Amino acid sequence: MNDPRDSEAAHDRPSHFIRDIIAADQQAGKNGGAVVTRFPPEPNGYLHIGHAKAICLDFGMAREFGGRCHLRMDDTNPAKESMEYVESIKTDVRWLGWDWGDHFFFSAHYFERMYAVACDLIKRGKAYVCELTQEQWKDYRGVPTRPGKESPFRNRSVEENLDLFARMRAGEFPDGSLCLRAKIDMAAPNIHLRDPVLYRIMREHHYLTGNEWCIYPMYDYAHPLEDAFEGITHSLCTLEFEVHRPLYDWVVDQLENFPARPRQIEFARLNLSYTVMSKRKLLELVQKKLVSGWDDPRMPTISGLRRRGVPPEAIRAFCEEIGITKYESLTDVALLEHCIRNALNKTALRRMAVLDPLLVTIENAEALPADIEAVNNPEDPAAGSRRIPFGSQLYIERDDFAETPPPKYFRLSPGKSVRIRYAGFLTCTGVQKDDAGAVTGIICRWDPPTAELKVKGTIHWVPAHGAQMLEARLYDRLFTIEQPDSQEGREFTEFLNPDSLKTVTAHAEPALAEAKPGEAFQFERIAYFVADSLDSKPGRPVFNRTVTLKDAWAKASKK
RNA sequence: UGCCCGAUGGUGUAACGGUAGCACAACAGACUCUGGAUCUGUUUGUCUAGGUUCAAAUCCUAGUCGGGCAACCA
Repeated sequence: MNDPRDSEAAHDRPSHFIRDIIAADQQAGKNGGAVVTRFPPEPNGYLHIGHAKAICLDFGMAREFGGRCHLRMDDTNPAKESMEYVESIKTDVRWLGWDWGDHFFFSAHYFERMYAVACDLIKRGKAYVCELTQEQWKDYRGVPTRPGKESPFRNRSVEENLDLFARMRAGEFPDGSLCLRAKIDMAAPNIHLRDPVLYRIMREHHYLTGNEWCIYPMYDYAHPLEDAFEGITHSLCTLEFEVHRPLYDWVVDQLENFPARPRQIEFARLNLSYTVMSKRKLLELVQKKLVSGWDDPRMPTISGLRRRGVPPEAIRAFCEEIGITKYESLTDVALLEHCIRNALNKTALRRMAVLDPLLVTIENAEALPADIEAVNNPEDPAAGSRRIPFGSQLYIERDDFAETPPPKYFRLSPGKSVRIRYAGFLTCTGVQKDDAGAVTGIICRWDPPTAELKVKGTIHWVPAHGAQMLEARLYDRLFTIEQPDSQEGREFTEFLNPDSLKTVTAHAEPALAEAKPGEAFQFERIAYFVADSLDSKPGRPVFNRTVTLKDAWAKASKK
């Protein structure tokens, strides 16, 4: 009951077709009312926000229907997979707030059982060893508009098939020379049913099974078996597997006596504006060093978002918000940003920091308080308060002073007053300039909070003496256009945003020196920031900008 | 052009034969010691054409548009 995900699930929310299907199946008593799902990533890359959608769906449905969700490494292609990815996947799923309990599996641990099923298929005349080369197979397979023709090896005897398959496993044949095919229908309009490959010969070291195997099962064969072995009831996957479903069902139909009859249901993957989502492109960004790594705060990876300061509950809320459909859509990153602000607004401690300083000298320095009290989070009284040292010299944001203010400018300008957060008022009485005429500082009169001057604006500040210097990494969108990877004839890397990272040294209130890595703050009136988990050190804090605050003035002044 | 899937405001979605609703975005206003948050309001939508029905976003047919499928990848 104390789990945040319960309250997330509790609020009124429209359903979606997958929830409807599962509810109906459960009500009808299918599989004894059990609901077992799985999240089956291939450990060949880092998880990203698109995976988060699948993770929240898989684990969310299981949770909602009193079932369980398995985490399974779909590692049937050792050429691309590694333990580094396995570990990152576990870390990310856990960080997102999900728990697979004891149900952590590897496809590779089923290799022996899968092999036995294949032998059984052969014995029943449903699979055969084919010697056609890949080149020849292109011709035999046919094209979508034209049926294929049967392989000359299709009607070998069971004994010969069994012998050949055993020798494939024993390593008697070179890579790619033979394969095991299902015997289904070469005239099927669905290409996936035209005698699909079940096993290929591939001498690759597998990160789990080492060199034990030189034949590996194909996804279309392995996946339904894994689901069946584990008693999965609802096998949720993305739309591109829709045409594979008849084959999935064919494989499942070959089995007997399994705890559940798994059902594959497809939904649309997530597309986010101003980002790329394919593993290949993310890998390219990393390998070409266009970002600092998989966990670069500009990456849509879970590790990138985490380092950026995005809280997991924001990602879960986002995944709930976008819904589940079979329609390929493009979700606006603004929705993600909204979910992030929404989560952080409630939890992030407020602090003050000045990114672009302008020195303020207070002319009536006689009666200044030594420090002032500031609340830590106006949205959360329990967050308490802190004291900030005060003094006769302050820094304010250069933007917060205008020598000739534009219309409706509520901040400081000569002769005008403004409130300074928690600390009374400033009235500008003088402007200091260099020889070139640039403003180098301003002189102000200070009035205590009790003065109750009529002002429309409040600005933030930090004391000039005792300010904590910190590195602020100002992250922005990685790309300049909504769909960087869908531009005809153009590389997505052409649309990288040259301003996606700007690093500045900020003056901050002393309390920020003690920020713990990963701790989130709102720098008032600027943005949410997080202490970088890798580079931030005591006494030398480094902060990543997670997301800016909404800025009505910036919007209005653009017009 | 063979097969499969889909189409609701700018965006993402709901409505399961009976008043097209919600969120984001945008805009306007209120409030505010964050030009944040909060609150109120406004604009904008059922791909097209037929059919079934008292009644269609919803069911049927055709079309249009979009996506997917021809790795020994997943």
